[in-house]
Amino acid sequence: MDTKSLKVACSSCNLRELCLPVGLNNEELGKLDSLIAGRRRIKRGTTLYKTGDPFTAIYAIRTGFFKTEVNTPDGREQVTGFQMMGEIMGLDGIVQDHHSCDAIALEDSEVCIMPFDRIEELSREFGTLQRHIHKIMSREIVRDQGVMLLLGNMRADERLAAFLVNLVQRLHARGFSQSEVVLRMTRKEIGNYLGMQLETVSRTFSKFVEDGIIDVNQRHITIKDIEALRGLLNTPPSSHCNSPS
Amino acid sequence: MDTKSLKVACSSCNLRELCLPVGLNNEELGKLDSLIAGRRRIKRGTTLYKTGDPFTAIYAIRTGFFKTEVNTPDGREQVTGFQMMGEIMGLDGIVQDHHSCDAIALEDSEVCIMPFDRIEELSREFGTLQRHIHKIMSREIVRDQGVMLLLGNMRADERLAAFLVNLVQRLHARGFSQSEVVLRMTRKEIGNYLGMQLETVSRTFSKFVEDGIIDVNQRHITIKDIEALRGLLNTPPSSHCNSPS
DNA sequence: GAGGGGTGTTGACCAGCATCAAGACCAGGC
DNA sequence: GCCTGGTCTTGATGCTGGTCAACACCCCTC
Repeated sequence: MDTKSLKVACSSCNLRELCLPVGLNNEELGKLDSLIAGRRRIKRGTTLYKTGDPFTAIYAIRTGFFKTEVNTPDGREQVTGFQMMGEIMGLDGIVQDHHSCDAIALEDSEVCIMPFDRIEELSREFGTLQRHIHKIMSREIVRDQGVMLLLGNMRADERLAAFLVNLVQRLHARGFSQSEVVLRMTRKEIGNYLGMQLETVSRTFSKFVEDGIIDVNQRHITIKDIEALRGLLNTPPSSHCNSPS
Repeated sequence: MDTKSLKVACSSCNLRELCLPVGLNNEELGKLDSLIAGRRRIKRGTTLYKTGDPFTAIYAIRTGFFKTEVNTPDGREQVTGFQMMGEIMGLDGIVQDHHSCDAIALEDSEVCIMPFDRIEELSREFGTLQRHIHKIMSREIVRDQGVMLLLGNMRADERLAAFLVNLVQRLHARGFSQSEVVLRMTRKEIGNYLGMQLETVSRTFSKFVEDGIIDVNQRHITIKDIEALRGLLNTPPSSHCNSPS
């Protein structure tokens, strides 16, 4: 195994500020490089890990796009999130030493493998890394709270608006356009994530087009009025006795 | 401040196996005691922390019962969980150094205050504690996945059944009855958590009573047929072409 | 015991979304 | 070119659960 020889170095990775702590000196950076056990390519449609797989490492996405989903014995599935480059996957596996969801590539992807033993070891050495890992896990918890709010409280159009705004914001933080998105997932996957049927996703997209908020060309979405999308989120569900703020 | 003098010692706490790592020697146990900065009593209806409060510590529930909820600018709220003794609250605050939800006592309660700086410090010293903290955070992530599944995929009766089964199971793990539950929360709070209206909660309870699955007396619930409840969860939503497993 | 507020139950009605169905569109293989 | 399978759109219809409303119940205070 000489995956390491492929110049797997966080210190020279342009995604570093996304997945690793900032403000390290050179010595620390060097040690950090030893945190990556290698990389792995995942072809579109295949899994990085599956429910029940032994947990050994967490993964940072270098390139590509994933979905995570949980499955029930009776065959239901729920997409719990979509992950893009710089984001971390696999934290679900820590508690039971086995993964509790599937991570599936939505396009050909590459991840950095970070063995969790090694992370804990280095965390004991570097408070910065320790705090960073805690923040990553806490961020996931807060993200999940947001999804619960979405699923528990919002109507179909609000959910889809929230989804689009979130997606565009994360892409923009990675240097992509604020107004152009190419969806990596199907309507069915969006619907599953948002707790609605694919037909409702499609209809809601069409409604947004009618309202001049977006343009849709297959999976290519153009955001024409981001404020209108945001407005859908900040408006109370009932429009009577409203207070325009 | 001499809250510590009140014999705040994990080593002699009968909840220890719930909130702290097992298998420590005496020296480690002694150090662990120093992790608790004191206790705090929370009266029913008041908050342990609120959205925006600076994050300084996480909390282990000694006695009592809490709900956590997120709020939106437009006045919506979503209950994200109910917490009982031995469970940990506050992990949401790590990522932004401020809490991102409210923790509200549903009955007079008492928590152990565990300053997070101190936890990180001791975690660097004890791998056991470090791993334990990671597991607690991971458990929360996995729990949230389950709630997403519930909110995104299940019908009203399935949600309520899942809620009851989960509640009874956690209470049983703490030495309470498997069949008797006294709900600490209102129908409205249950409904908010499960993404349904309080009327629907009430109606679904009534349906369960009709079906002989439970008895309801105000907030006192008697589980008469736990298997029927579990059965509601393992049955696919559509009953045609089903495969009884 | 009367009164009042919070909570819970039940009924009637209806809306939002699921479901079913048909067809359009696109990509890939031969 | 044609065919096939997957994806997406749109329409028709119906059901689950939301909404509104009335009332019962409980606990508390006075």
